[in-house]
Amino acid sequence: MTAVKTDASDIAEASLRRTGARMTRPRIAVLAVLLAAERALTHTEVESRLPASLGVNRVTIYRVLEWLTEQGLAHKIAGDDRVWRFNAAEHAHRGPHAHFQCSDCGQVLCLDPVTSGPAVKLPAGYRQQRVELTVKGLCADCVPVRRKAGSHRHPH
Amino acid sequence: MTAVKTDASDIAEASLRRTGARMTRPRIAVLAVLLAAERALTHTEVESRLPASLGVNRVTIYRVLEWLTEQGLAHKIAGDDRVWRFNAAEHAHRGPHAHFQCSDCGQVLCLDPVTSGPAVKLPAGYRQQRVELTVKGLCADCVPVRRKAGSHRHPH
DNA sequence: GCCTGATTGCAACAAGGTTGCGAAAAATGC
DNA sequence: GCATTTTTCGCAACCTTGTTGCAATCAGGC
Ligand SMILES: [Mn+2]
Ligand SMILES: [Mn+2]
Ligand SMILES: [Zn+2]
Ligand SMILES: [Zn+2]
Repeated sequence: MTAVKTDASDIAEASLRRTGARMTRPRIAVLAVLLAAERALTHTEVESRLPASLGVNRVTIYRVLEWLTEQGLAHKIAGDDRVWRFNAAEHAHRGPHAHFQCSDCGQVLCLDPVTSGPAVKLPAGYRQQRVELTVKGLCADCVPVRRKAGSHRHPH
Repeated sequence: MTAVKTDASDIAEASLRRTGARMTRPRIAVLAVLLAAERALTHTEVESRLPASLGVNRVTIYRVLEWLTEQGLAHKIAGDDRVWRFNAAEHAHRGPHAHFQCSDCGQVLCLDPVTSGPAVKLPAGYRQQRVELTVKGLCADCVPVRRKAGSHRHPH
């Protein structure tokens, strides 16, 4: 009797209800996709993970992602490939935290909250708001195999 | 008899000669623009600061900027407005250093070399290459004026 | 069930950047 | 200076990511 595939959908619905705003099919579905994801997703990735049966328009996905971000239910990350990536805010990633981006496949991951950013000095008159820390490197899939013939996939 | 406006051009030519590659008008001009700039410039900004008399094509500017970056004569910075900004590498900014981006006007500045990034832990199998540190905030032009009627320009 | 404003779908647009290819311009050797 | 070789440039067309205006639809309150 217990739902099994609605796992993420249920959490999504609950979170949405808490905002007091309208609960719509696209919102639930998009948030569920983000919640089920193990890493930050681009708009295109969200689109392709969305049940095709829903037929959600791509513009709607853009709008929902933006809206989720405003509501604090998601946060978006700018990689250096000029593509936004979105993450559900649930994952305990409320406060400021660092990000990792693979310089080969572009994949983005939230890292653990950073203890203390090194102080940087700004020119006079400038005001600091927050510090973003991004680690660039190779993800497990993109690190070249060492000696054993391995499972090096290239998810471009 | 001493040249006066060629300041940046001369340095540009010298740097280019050192690469051993071809010295072309667009390369000299674009690098001179970067050298004369007080901050990182977008492609469009470079284009508008280039002597119109040269009639350099915008595609060429893209290609030259990319090439300068490969040669180590410039470096490019990804802001969160999905626009590349370029800086001449001369400015003593050889090593790793932090960047500032104004969250209002988008302006990007190179900051001083950072002493020591806080160590972040990556998942198993991930390899770290470098750490990027970006300070977000308001530049002097975008900080709201306090009490004296001031010179608050908005260079959007 | 009906009303009303919030949301969605569609089509058209925009910015930033890339690609293919023939023409023009550097370097090089004479 | 001139021809030769190779790189670079200009142009037009294209692509990706994201935005906007507006009419049609839907969620929530009654
Ligand atoms: Mn994150
Ligand atoms: Mn810099
Ligand atoms: Zn990777
Ligand atoms: Zn500013």
